[in-house]
Amino acid sequence: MTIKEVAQLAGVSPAAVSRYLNGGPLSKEKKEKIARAIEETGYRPNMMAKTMRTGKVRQIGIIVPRIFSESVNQLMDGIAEELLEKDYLTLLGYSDARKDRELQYLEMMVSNRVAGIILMATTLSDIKKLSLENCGVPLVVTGQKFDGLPCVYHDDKNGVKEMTSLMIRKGRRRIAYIGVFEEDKAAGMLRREGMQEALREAGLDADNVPRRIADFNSESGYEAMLELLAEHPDIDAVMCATDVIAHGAMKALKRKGRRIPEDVSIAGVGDNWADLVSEPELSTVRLYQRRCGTEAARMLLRLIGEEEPEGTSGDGADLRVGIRQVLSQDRFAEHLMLGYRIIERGSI
Amino acid sequence: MTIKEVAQLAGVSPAAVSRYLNGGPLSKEKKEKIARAIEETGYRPNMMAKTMRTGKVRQIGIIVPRIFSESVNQLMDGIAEELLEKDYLTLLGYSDARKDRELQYLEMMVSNRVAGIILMATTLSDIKKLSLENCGVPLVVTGQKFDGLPCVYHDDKNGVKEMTSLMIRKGRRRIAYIGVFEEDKAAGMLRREGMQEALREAGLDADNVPRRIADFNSESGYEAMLELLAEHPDIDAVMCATDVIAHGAMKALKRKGRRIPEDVSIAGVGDNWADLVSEPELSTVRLYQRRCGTEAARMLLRLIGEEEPEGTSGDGADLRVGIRQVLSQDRFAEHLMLGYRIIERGSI
DNA sequence: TTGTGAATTGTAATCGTTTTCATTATACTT
DNA sequence: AAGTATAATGAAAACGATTACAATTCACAA
Repeated sequence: MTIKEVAQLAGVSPAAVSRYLNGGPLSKEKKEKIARAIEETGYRPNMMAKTMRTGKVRQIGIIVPRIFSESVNQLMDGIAEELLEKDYLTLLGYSDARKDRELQYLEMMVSNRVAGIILMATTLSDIKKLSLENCGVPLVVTGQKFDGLPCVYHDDKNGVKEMTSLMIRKGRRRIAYIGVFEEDKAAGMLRREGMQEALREAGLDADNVPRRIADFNSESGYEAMLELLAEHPDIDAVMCATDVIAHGAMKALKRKGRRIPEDVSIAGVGDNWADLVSEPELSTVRLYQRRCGTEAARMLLRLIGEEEPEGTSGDGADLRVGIRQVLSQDRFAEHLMLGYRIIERGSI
Repeated sequence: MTIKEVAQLAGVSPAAVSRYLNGGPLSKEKKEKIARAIEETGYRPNMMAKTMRTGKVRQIGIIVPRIFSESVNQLMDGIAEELLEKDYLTLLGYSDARKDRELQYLEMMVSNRVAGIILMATTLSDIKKLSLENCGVPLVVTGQKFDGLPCVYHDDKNGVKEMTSLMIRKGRRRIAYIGVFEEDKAAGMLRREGMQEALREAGLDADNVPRRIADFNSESGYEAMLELLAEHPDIDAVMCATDVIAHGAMKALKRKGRRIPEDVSIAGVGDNWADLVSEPELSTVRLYQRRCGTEAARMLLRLIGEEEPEGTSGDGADLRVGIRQVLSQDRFAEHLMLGYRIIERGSI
């Protein structure tokens, strides 16, 4: 069904039908005839053709490292909410944390002429920088700080640092760490550094911390914990880079007869819903993933040129830290770092 | 950057550039000149224009009731995997289980001329049937059985029935049920019916089961359980429509001093990863959401006309039941019902 | 009756590609 | 050397919409 066929059926010109659809001047009788023809044929305008002619797109792209993850979900949820009533459709890419796929999706989306892209970055290869800066479509990075590009991210380092300090204040000294691969700067490197910084400030040895690298799932945390216990049976606290890992580790601790928190304290990052399921409940560094999504979406909308309705910014009160700075590298790139909150529960 | 500009820069015709991109006959020297021009300008072909001209789309739409849900995630993961190497991009819609939004997204996707749509249905309003059958784009429904449309779904009823029977065999008699809203036929009505059928077959009263309706989150399960306990303190088993609800209920049971499984048995549906986090571990009716996704994707691809590589069907061995029937209503509509597996853990 | 202005309407160009078809250049046969 | 087959090339039409512009209609005033 094309506009031409509808026009023919209604006995008018294609232009008239277009005017009917977009609110141009039109006589009553034609309006009725066209309405009838559309009704009859079930015609729906071809968005691609429209976009092509007008240059206006109502589609944005989202690229995430994985789908099966609570934090990713929260982010997507936040983005979706913000883009919802704006009638934007989202093109989803699923990079599996592989940079080739990240790039592949970026290119496909650029080819599809999306209005903008939100990239939940893990590894931030510099390839990206090269191929993105000049591709023309606005891009917002989330989860990682990236100079020269607008981004929304978390205060990963201080969050973990403060949680570790808390455990130290509670008397823990032989602290272990289960992290993730360091190519993921935010979740890998910065969280590890936060942990080490806390140790250093407390005068503990930060360089020889018993630690392991795990994947983003709980089995992996379980394995890592078993290994750590085998090597260092006297561990009295474990800081984990994510809650999911922490739950696996907790399971391993219990299996090896450790009481939590009497023998060993444990904490994670993220504030997963399952934190309330375990016994004891898992202490965690709460991050604002959902907020991260809405903020990234707003930022992108602003970049695209969609005006933002001046209003209250929603759940802003929940933030501990919240700096917003505008860097000027080659062009303005807004940076927003969200805060965190230490959630102390039974596990420490 | 358009093909015309590239052509001009390379000193050839647009047709030549097109041939370069799509592998038509071309002399070496032109190839080189064009390659250089593309390199220099960073030109990327406009997919929309291409689609417009050729009529071939490599985009499919997915509509899910919510993003923040493990089962939805698994499904999307399955779909993504299947569509991955086929170079399909996915347009994501997020209905929030509201049928107006479901419809809105359907229309937007049809307008965007996607090659096909996978709809994870909850409420299956008949509106859908009307507006979908004639819209021309192939549609696969997942999660719900829908006569006349191709769909992939689970054996919700028998799964819950078998789990309930198991609890009865273990000596439980005063069984309660926490379900979800019945407009969701699969998760609401069918699971409830399965529970009742088990009771009936065991000669128990199936009509006056203590029960509550909860939302798809754990707080809601917690509240429901408290209410049930207040009314029926002697409950000795709880069947829950989802694992997340079950975890909330379990928390409430513990808070009220019930030992699990000595005093009360509890089970859910879905096989959530957090089932291993709780103590005791949660028994569950495992569903094959991921498989559901891959099967739906394959089905859609088949409908679209993308040929399927004849090969092993992957994780098929995991299935208990697996019927595949071809209904012929107005057109062929393949139906695939996936099985389930009873996972018995500490909670019963 | 005729001229004027406003309101409607249609024609045709355009967006960025692909592809048909006719044309030109090249190589090969005899 | 001339004719023919084959390969390489470009001009122009199409895909389905929007929109600038010109054309038409109509009411109304002079």
